[in-house]
Amino acid sequence: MLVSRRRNAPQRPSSSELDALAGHPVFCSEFKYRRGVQIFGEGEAVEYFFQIKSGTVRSYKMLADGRRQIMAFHLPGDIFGVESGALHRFAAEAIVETNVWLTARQNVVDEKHGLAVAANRILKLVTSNLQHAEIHTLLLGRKTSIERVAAFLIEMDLRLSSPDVLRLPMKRRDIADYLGLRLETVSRSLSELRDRGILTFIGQCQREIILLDRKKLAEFNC
Amino acid sequence: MLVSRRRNAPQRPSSSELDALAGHPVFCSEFKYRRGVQIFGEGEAVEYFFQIKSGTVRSYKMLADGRRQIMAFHLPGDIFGVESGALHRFAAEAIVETNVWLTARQNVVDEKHGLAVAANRILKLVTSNLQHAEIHTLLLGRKTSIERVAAFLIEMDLRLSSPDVLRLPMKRRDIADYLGLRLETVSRSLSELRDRGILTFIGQCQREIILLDRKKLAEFNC
DNA sequence: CGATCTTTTGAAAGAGGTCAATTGAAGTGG
DNA sequence: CCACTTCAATTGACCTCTTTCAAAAGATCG
Repeated sequence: MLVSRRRNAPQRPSSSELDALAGHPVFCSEFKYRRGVQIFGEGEAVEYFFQIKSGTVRSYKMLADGRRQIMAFHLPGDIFGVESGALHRFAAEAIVETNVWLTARQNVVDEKHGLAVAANRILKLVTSNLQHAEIHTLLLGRKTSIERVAAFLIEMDLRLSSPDVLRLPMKRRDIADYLGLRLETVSRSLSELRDRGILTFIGQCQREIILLDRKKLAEFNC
Repeated sequence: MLVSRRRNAPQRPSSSELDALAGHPVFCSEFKYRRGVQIFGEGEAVEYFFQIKSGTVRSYKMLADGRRQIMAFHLPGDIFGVESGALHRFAAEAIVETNVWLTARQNVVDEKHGLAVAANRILKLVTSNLQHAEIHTLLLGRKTSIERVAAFLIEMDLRLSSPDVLRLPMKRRDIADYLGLRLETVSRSLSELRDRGILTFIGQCQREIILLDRKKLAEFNC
């Protein structure tokens, strides 16, 4: 009797909300990506739309000299890789071993009628991506390091929908590239939140966090 | 014999690309906003869709303590205020005296059929907003101050489509809030670009810029 | 169990922010 | 139209937050 099966437990064995996106049942495959493997690259043609069955994916852009900005983390249940254009505007990689459902783009967007059939549902998806990007723009442009880390924890707490322990699938470097910081700064901010009694680390690795004081944490989320 | 009439000269006297957005001719009004006046606020209901006839608009989000992040500048020809949801996710203000065409939201989105009719065209618009937000995310997360200012000048050079003089309608404070910097830093970066021979100021105010070396400028645009 | 990767922490450096002064432009009212 | 005030932009000096560099401890993986 899990508290929330919303994201983690699909009701149907081998399909998903990709049907809902298309507006009709579509043929889906499943695929497993090992950790660190690229799923698609920036500028590549959009061939498939994905939904995460288990695991985590990062989508990111890179500058020529290697600076990386992670645009979003995709968690179980999330649909990603959906573009209204023909080319991916960023790359996507599995952070941990990740299982996805995928369906060919043309199953969703009718080549003859353009996006007409699914336009409404794709619009909803693109809109929620835009909303996320706008909130993140505010964070990157105007928040301090500790505010960024607090916002990240609150986002993950919400999206991982785990009642007690926050099990972060990504490493400090990923968090840093998401928040526009360096990994040392992320580590220092987490340590400060720990020292202030807002969170604590459990287990052997430092990726399992208990939020002791969500109220105090939320105060950083101006 | 203007070089580009694309943005500045509508072919029809009192309507605009808002027709194209709706997919059929819609009733448009014209309206004038004085400089500094708010056009709509964050969280307000979406009542109208706008196109800029002349002038410039900033859309922005604010934090509780007054920190502001400008998400975008809207220039003549740009459509803004279009949301697929019912509420504005940010505020919009006229930077200078601004004339707009506007049409009621329900002229474009059919209440009965949802967004169905215009979904495809709104999707294009939302997608291009998302693309802009993503590029800006990379800038805010990973670029230095001079790279940000260079990117801003290149964006304005492109969008203002002015062959020689770049007439910036916004002040340093606006540029700063767009680039995630302070106005003094923007000023210093511009001075450095001037000292490097990449640009020069003309006229009495410092908002008229000539780009002397677009190639060198582009080198900052990694 | 040794090698590699991840994270933390300290010390020093640096980029950008803050504060302040100055200059210049623009708007206002007599 | 001009004095006056206010607003905008630049520049300098100093400060702070974040980055950089380095070391060490801890975790993970063959």
